[in-house]
Amino acid sequence: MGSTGIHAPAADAAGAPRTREDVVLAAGRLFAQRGYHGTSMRDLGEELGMLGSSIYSHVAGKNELLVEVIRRGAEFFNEVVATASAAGGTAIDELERLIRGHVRVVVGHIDEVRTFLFESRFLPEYDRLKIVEMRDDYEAAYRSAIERGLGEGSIAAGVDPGITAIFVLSVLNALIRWYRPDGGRDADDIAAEMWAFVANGIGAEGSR
Amino acid sequence: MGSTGIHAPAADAAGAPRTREDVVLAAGRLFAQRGYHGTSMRDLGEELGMLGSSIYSHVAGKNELLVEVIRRGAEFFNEVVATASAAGGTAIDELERLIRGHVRVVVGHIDEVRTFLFESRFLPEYDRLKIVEMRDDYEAAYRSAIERGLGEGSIAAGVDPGITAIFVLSVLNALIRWYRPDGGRDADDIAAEMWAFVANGIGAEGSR
DNA sequence: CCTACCGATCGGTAGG
DNA sequence: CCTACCGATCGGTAGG
Repeated sequence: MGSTGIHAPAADAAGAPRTREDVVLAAGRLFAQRGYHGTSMRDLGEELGMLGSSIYSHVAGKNELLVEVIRRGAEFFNEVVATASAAGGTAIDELERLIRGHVRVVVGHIDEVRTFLFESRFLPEYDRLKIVEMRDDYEAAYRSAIERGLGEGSIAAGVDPGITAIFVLSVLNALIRWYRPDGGRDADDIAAEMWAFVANGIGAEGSR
Repeated sequence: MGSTGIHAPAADAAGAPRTREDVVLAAGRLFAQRGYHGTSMRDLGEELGMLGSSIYSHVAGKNELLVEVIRRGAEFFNEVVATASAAGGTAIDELERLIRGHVRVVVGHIDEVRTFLFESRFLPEYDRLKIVEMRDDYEAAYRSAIERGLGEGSIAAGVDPGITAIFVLSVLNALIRWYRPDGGRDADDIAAEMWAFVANGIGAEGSR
């Protein structure tokens, strides 16, 4: 078989050894599909073509993998907020950018997002609290964009920014429940449909 | 200690032995909090004040508990659809009733609903498929109410019933993520706030 | 990355 | 519902 002998390290079809990156990506896939507690290190090894015990040469433990996968998910969302806020424009423009960015993250990094949304409760306390904070900040970005729109008059008076931010994020987050990569809609199509619904929900000017 | 001797069965503070009902309710609590794979039969025994092995005198296995908890969650939602559809009235009335009923189920049976929404993927294949069907029917109830509203002219022309049903259910289902029993809002308050958002989203007549 | 393990815990059973 | 177990699997380690 292999030219390096019986004890050659397992490797992928191209012969390259696995990296920490491979391990984290595979962990994201399995955590998203089977859940953190439903995935064993041996399962993960099988996914990578190696033994479960071999994974420990890439990471310190199973927990570290959960932290790393979720940290990546959180980072994608943080980047969206940073970009959308820095771009300027009206509150309505900002909201549209936030939504489009969010949908792109879900569509482009579904495993990390699924793990982020479903498995964060199994994080060690310290990391779990950081994620809770991050979610609060994320929600606050939506709330403050809505408040700005209220000030501009581009969002209907009487809209409650707090609860409305929650509702908008509800629509966005539920995407992981129904999105299918083969569904024929791309990220920006989905974002446009969501925006049509949300714009009416907040009485955005010119929405109907 | 107990008057029935050293080998008296464990019982609650009132001295009553546990029933199958107690076991299923406790399982719902733990599955909702720690997840199905994060809950051991010994954990569940501790919650009930008995040994893990004693649970097998009430149920055949851990899996049966998952099926039973989720079956109950599904039943609550099915009852809402049956009641809301049978009550007559306009499509708008029906939608309002569906939403109010849904929120009441989440608020009143949060453990079963959480388990239903987060742990269904761990169900045995047969039961999992039944739940998928049930969800499709549930979504169809929203879709057909929206279609009826379109026909009545009480919902804005141009609204897509399929995607809109998904968005409305997104707002409803996300309630399990943010609802806190001590939050000062009761079920009907929450339902009214959701309806205000959704009614605008679908351009319900008189919504703004 | 593999071999060869470890102690702990898992779902579950027999018998009372 | 408890006692006393069972085989299987878990996360993880030492050493190469």
